[in-house]
Amino acid sequence: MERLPKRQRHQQLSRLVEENPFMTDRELTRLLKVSIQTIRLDRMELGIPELRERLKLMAERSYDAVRSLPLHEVIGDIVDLQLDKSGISLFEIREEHVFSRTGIARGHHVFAQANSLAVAVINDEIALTAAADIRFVRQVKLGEKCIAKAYVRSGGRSKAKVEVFTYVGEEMVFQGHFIIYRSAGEQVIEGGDERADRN
Amino acid sequence: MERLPKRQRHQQLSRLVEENPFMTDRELTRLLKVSIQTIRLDRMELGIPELRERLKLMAERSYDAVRSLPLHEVIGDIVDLQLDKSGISLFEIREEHVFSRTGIARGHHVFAQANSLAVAVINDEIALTAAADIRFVRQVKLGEKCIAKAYVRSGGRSKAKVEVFTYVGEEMVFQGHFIIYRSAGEQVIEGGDERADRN
DNA sequence: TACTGGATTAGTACCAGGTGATAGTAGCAG
DNA sequence: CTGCTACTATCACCTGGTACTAATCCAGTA
Repeated sequence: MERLPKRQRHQQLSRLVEENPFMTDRELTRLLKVSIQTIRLDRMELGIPELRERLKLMAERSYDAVRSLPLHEVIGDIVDLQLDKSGISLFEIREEHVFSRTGIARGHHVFAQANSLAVAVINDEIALTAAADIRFVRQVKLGEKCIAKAYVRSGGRSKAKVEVFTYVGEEMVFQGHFIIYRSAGEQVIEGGDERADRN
Repeated sequence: MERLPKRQRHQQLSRLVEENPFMTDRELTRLLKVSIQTIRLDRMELGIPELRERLKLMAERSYDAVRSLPLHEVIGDIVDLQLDKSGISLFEIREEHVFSRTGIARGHHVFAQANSLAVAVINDEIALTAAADIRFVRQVKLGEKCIAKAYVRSGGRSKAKVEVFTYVGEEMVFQGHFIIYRSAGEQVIEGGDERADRN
């Protein structure tokens, strides 16, 4: 008896289901050339739920994702905000923010937190990022909690300078100088990001 | 006979299913106090598919989203790449990238495209953004296609300077100067974003 | 009054895509 | 020969439906 085929089949089965979670057991029998019972035993051993459960799980995950999307409007949770003065936001680096191979956060997420905060701290209907000068001081890794602090340095009528420093614990990981256009300055010609609601 | 209840029931049914797509017909009978046949006739009339079809649809949508996530590793499609010299990427502004109220792209998406490209153009195992100086020249709106062009300006052993210009048609919408750390320079101490695979 | 017709309910047959249990077969090892 | 693992087969049953037929209620109307 070939001992290998079983493990190989298990690997293949896992791979197939991962690649295409919409496959029924019957379709798998055709691909793996074993009986439907074997497929089911294999799924048991591997802890792979039945088609409907898989679809339900996916649906639930995407449903949760959709429901938590409002958080996406402002990246990070704003915990303190003194309009036109300063603000603080928290942002935890999760799976979806890191480069999977190394667990290092992708730069634009760190930037996004700072950018969102810089825009939020400006007391205007519409605020847009015009320019930024940023520095990634050190890597941020999976699971680390980023604390961004923003300070409004000068507030002209049409533009404001905002400095943002992001820390993990005591350590500074990012710093940025943002120039934010505000709607008070009549037409807004330039921009990248808008004001988000404060709630 | 109460004519209203039917229309009311249809409205309620639509609302209930929209709010919680995971409800079975049986659960709906309890809430709407009608027989299961009525629920099914109502679903027919309203064109609401059965539970499993709803879940399958949701799963498919989220699966498509997940499958386009590898694109998430590099934001934008890289259409041309000359390592250590230049690169071009395309990125279309879609619903999920804009501020819903105004249809203006959120800055960090435009930044992310440029950042991804700046990192991709560097010919190294690991490349991380160390610093950036960026300017949002004008707003980018829903549906616009951003063409980012990156040029490597100077390539020291441990860092490289990359300039990125993003256009919509002929018009420049973004420009950025990036300093990218490369792994050749021994330990990588700083960083924001990693190299993504080129495929 | 009886008749018509929409809304509702009831019941049946059938389906996909399974679970769970039980039994049987093939092939080799001790 | 016995025991073990791997695999297959079969059957009953489950959920959440579809598709169809038939009965019932109840109102308006000829």
